[in-house]
Amino acid sequence: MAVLEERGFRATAPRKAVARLLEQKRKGFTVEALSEELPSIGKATIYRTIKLFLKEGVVCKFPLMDGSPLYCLTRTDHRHYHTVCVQCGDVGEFKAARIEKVLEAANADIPGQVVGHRIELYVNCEYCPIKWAETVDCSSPTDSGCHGIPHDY
Amino acid sequence: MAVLEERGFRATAPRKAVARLLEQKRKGFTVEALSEELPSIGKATIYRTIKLFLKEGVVCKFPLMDGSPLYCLTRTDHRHYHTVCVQCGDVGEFKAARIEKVLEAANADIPGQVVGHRIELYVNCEYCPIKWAETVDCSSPTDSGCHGIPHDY
DNA sequence: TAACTTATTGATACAATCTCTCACTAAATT
DNA sequence: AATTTAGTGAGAGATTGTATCAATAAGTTA
Repeated sequence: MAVLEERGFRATAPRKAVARLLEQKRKGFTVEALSEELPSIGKATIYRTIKLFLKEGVVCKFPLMDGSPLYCLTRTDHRHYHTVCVQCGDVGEFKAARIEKVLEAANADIPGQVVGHRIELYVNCEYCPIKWAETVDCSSPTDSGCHGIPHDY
Repeated sequence: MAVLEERGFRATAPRKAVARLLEQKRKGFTVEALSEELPSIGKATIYRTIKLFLKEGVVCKFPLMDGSPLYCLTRTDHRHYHTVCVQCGDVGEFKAARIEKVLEAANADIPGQVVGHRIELYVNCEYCPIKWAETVDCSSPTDSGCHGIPHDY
């Protein structure tokens, strides 16, 4: 919230309510879920607030395996990536200096200029029963960037 | 098409029409765009056909920077990743054995088991005027997995 | 080939997710 | 206190699909 005020946004009741709710969340959440937890706040406002929080770096957004968006509270100030449990939605952050090195190298090989990238790891977290046996080096060659995921969508 | 018949799917007129159209496409496309190019085919059928093609590995699906889905014809049999030009939609394939090695290593550090991952590179291709000056190692720390992209959504 | 069985289609309704509009209210400013 | 501007809420609308279901086309069998 303080971050927002510094940047000229108003600390209104809805924004405070959303911020308070987010601080309690360990797991990823959808905007819809927030809206259900804050029924007194208009849905449009929830969407607007999350969009603002995203722009200001308060929350992170990333796609689940099926492409649907999930949000989570930003915990690190530095650049990071996410692991998401495909069962419980638990989100973890990790750094990957090595990956970034590789990407920078790849930049040299790729015609044109790399202006952004996306990396997500989908996991079966340690507290969830194992349901997805596949690992990073498994198979499906076609759904680029989402390997090891059944094509069920 | 042959692939589909081998697997017990029928080579119907709509499917052939979609396949023929796809073969001409170098760039990524949306299902909506296909539907506009094939107005005589019902929209539901286009969606079903693309879904089938995705499942059978004929096309690849991946998210654009803003999360919206893009499809492209699969060109390689092997596992690959995509570069997408953020201006013209041109799609390239690349392999990333080194990245995968790093991810496998990361697997050891991450609690739980990695069951899938997603990697995309967003580029300003060599034929498009440069509009996105930022590169792989630029800044925004929060929209995980989509670094270097302005938060405009 | 006719009859039969099953897959596929198209139209349309529905769903999920998010944005737009606009009158209204709350917050900051003077 | 009056004024200006940001933010809100309700609901319509946009986008991107999926579900339903009667009609049709494709394979299969006799």
